[in-house]
Amino acid sequence: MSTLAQNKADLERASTAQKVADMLRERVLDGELAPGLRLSEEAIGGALGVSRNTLREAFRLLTRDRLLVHEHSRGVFVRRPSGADVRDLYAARRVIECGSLRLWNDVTEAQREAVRAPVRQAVARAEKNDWTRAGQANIQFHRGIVGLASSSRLSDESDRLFAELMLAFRVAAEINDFYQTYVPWNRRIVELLNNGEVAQAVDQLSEYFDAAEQDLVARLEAY
Amino acid sequence: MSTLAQNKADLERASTAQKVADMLRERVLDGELAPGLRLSEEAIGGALGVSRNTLREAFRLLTRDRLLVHEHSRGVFVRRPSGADVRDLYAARRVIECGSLRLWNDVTEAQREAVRAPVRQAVARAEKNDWTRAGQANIQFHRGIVGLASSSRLSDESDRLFAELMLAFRVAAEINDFYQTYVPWNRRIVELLNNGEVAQAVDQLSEYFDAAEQDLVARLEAY
DNA sequence: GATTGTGGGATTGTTGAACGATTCTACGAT
DNA sequence: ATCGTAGAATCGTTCAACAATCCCACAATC
Repeated sequence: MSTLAQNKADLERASTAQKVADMLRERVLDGELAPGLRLSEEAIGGALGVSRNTLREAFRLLTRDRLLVHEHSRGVFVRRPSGADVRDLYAARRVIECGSLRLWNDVTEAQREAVRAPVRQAVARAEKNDWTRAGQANIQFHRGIVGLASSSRLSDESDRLFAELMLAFRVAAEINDFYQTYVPWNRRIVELLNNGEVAQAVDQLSEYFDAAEQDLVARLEAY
Repeated sequence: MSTLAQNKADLERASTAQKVADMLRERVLDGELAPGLRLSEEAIGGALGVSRNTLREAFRLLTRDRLLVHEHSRGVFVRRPSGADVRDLYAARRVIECGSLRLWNDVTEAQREAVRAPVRQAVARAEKNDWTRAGQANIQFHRGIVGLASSSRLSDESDRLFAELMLAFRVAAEINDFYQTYVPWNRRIVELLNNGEVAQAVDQLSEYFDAAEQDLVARLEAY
């Protein structure tokens, strides 16, 4: 059964535009294509061996995810989040994640475990100074929180918010010490949840957002 | 000053693909293009006098807004929300709108008025049996609620959710008596807010969502 | 009779070239 | 130093073509 689902996923993996978009998404997220960079249709299309029209379709897909911005007759650029963007981003996360977390007592055990497990991982990885993977686990933690709401639309939008935030980290440089500060925070949130103190966990999460937003905005606006 | 902003908006109104997308969006939302309908590239492109490539770009834009669904090598179709979609939709709205409403005491007076005013309008229009426009005011009420969060990303995503919900109404037929039921509900929510009983207003809103979801899902799954 | 091939026809996916429109750049005029 | 302008580069859009894929009807098989 599970193999069937696997095959289906493979089959649907068609569309050159989609594949090109996936490739570019990776390059953008790991910083190979820096924020602010202009993506020339001719240059990239030539390098990847796809036609301009197909490439433009790929650009549209990434524009939808807010990784690229399109300026008319000027081309597409890798998004470069501003301080205002970050504030907007955290305002959205505050509502979505705090609201989702409040549902803690109404969801399945599997959903709750999807919040706890990433924190255990993050702690373990942090102890090994593996900050890159600790950061990934941190994102899984927040994905787990949004998952409590049981809405794929909300989860998808959150993924876009996370990706955009990654870009902001990139601009602000130093991703590592960023996560370093907040891993223990997440741990405390899970502890509160396990003790049934949901409201307090929500407060903690909210404070986490306050601190993270302030920190990131400050770095961004310092140029 | 305001004319400058106006001019800028006009200037940015370029891109044929964008204009085509806007035109199609209208047709979809007012039901002229019924949910489930397949949109032939050749037929529509010919009728609108744009090339296939440009039309495909417009399709991508509407796919992003979830008004159309794209099936590989099969074409694009007007989205036809299922019962599961509606549940997903309301799960997202519950989190977003209840979370936003909780911010009532922390926002500007202008933001609060953007919640109150549409309800007054809806009541007035309902008294004149103008259900179409009462429904529009109802949407403004919910847009106002999301606006309390001060996040354009959240507001944009909510607009997409609203548009998708309009399609669901279309499938379930009968939009009018739908709004008819819930106008008084909104009025009560605003009353509670004005009395400073924010928590109770949030509860009311949540119950509204329960009822609306149940009603809509029932109609959809009855085919 | 229901299921399983097997065509042909229609539609989408992708490419390549072309040309007007817009933006950018660099040079020169005031 | 500011402004204006010509030319180059790039984008926006169209068109035509062909391969890949899907759909439908018809025949073959059990």
